[in-house]
Amino acid sequence: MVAASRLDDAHDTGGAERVFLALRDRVVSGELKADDRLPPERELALKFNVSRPLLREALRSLAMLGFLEIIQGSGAYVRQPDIALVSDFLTFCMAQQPDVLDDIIQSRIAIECQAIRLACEKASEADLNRIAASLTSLLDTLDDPVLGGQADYEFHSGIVRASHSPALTTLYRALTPLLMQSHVSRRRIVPSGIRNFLVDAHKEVFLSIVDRKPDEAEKRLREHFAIGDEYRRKSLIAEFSKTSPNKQA
Amino acid sequence: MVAASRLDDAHDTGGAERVFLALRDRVVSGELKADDRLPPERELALKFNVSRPLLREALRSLAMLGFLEIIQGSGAYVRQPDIALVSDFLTFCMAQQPDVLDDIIQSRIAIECQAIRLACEKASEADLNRIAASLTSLLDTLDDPVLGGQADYEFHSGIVRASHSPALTTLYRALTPLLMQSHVSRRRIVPSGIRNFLVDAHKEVFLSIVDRKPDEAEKRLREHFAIGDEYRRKSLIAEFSKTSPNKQA
DNA sequence: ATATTCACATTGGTCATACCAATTTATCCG
DNA sequence: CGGATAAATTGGTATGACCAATGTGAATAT
Repeated sequence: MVAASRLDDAHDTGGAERVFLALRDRVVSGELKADDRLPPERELALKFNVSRPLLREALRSLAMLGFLEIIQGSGAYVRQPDIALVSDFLTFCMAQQPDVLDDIIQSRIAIECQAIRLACEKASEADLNRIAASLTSLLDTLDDPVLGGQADYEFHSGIVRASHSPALTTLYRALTPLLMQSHVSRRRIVPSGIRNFLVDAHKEVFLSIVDRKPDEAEKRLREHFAIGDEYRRKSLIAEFSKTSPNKQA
Repeated sequence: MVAASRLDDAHDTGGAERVFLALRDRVVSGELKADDRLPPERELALKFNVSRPLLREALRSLAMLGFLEIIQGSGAYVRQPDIALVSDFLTFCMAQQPDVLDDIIQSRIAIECQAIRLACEKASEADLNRIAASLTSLLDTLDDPVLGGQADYEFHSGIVRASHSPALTTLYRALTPLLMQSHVSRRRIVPSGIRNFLVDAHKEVFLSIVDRKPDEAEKRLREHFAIGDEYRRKSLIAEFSKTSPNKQA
């Protein structure tokens, strides 16, 4: 699984890596299920013909990847890695490239636009109720940037959830931390002029889902994103021309 | 970064984990850049006040995550983790859920449909040439399932690349292995009747990009996917009714 | 008989040391 | 000056010991 490209080959890797791969494969193959307890270190070391320090290097590595939880005095237990790990890693990989933070929104648009189409087909009554609820709390928290942002997130993630696509949902969850990070820099109080406009946009998007009209839903969602983008530009320009009226001009 | 949720806290974690976090943070903060060489293990162990085995647990863990490459006799070198790791991990996380393989295509559609819109805005001449080239080789390799599949992949990844969106590109690369895996089961010789139809679909998609028409491009791309999906269903049904004519009926 | 407590066994956590293997570096010889 | 060889450097592995947290069961008190 991990580092498969480098490690999967029959390359006679070192002892620790051999153990690491063996145990990892037992996990991915399902031979070792969640909450299973591994044999004691000393025993495992014998079984793999390695010393205990070496075995521990392997165990610790698996633990760092989230495959294991090691509890002193008790044992090593198989765990299912959390998506958060993928998130963190993705965050790091993307952070290596410049200007990704402004670009990450594209991934969000991509996922949500596909999700909303599926949602039009598959959304259950419960899904719709959930989205409607977030719409209500969106209305109630217009003045609170924190709660408002949360309501906004719940609305959008509700759409993704309503797609009933595990892949899209997983991806979205993996991206959420990055999105949050990119939002921090630009979240501010919504001007009263824009407010109702924003709420209406959400409402329209929601109604399109209720009406089961994929094309319309995606179109409205795209407009919603575009407007947000435009608003962001304007406020940026406004701020710029305020702080430096005629610099370099 | 990794396992941040569990580890970031000031929790007095064990020695190995302490070293792991310290070194990891030096990497993510940029203090340790790629290709930097770490001090010898014995030296580091002293600096962190841990024994060498413990230090090695930390180093090995970092190596497994791709942050380090350890070369016997030479030293430990800082490396930038490859997206492939994210891929592998994502693969595992998704594999835990049932029926993801059939669902992963939704992520692909999501990314490509957004990418093609951006491509309509941003595609350079070089991008278009590259896509055109893959279109040509697609035409030349219609009879070869392997080469044909490769040409197909190059066409689609060419679109993503033409979006000039690092986020979408990174995500697409992360998903590629999973997509490959899900394709294996359904890739087969394209029937001669469908062939020209398939090529024409690619051509139309391409031309929409050349014409810089996002809506049209996305629409055609969606149709392309839908047709592929329909074809897949039909061949599945055909095969089923062949192998078990009237079972359970 | 049950609940509490305490001692012992189990198991992970850490350390120190020694030696092997691969690489790198310095040295020596041609 | 350059290549070959030896020495130093550095990671790879093993052994054994001891500490700390946990789990278990027996002894005890209620």
